[in-house]
Amino acid sequence: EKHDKAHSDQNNPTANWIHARPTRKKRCPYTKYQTLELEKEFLFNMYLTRDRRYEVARVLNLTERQVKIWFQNRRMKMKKMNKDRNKDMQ
Amino acid sequence: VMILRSRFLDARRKRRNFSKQATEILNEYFYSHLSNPYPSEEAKEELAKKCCITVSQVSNWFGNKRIRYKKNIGKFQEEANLYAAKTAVSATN
DNA sequence: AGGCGTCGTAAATCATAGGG
DNA sequence: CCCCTATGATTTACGACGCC
Repeated sequence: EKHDKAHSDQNNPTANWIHARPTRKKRCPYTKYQTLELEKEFLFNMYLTRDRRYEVARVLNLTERQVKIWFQNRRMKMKKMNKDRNKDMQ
Repeated sequence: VMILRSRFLDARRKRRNFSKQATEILNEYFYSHLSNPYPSEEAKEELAKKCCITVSQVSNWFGNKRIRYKKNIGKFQEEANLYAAKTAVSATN
């Protein structure tokens, strides 16, 4: 997010807000089974213990990092859903 | 109760395209900030209000616009010129 | 230092709206 | 109707930064 430093070349339309993180893992959609199991685990508790994370990753054939990030994203999703709901209902 | 609950759970996929005026406002902002098309939270709130959409929808719109513009600048050239001309005209008024 | 937290985003993908 | 593409929303994966 802290892209474009001093830059300049402001009149150049081909702007430089183009980050292209060189070595990023391509997004890989999870299977229905993986998502369902992750959701069940999230229902059980929104925050993982280290042991739980290891176990979930092993069973679903994901890395611990993927599971950690999935939970982080899931918490953000929940927060957004709550916000939208409160805003919509008066 | 369940009806109300389900209304919010699946209402999202029932999207509607934004109004012509809303798209106009968003494009005006995008092309007049082309060197850094990242509206602040405050700017997003103002755009949301003017467009009658949520802040999340404004964020989605800019996310989609930035990536799609970047992926094919040529395709948006005509649109870019149109809004550049429009802001130039309003600047002279 | 190191690990996990949130926040904002990129990029890919999904689902459908809408126009020929 | 039936495609087909444009468009809005959602899903993975990080970088930046925070706190303990």
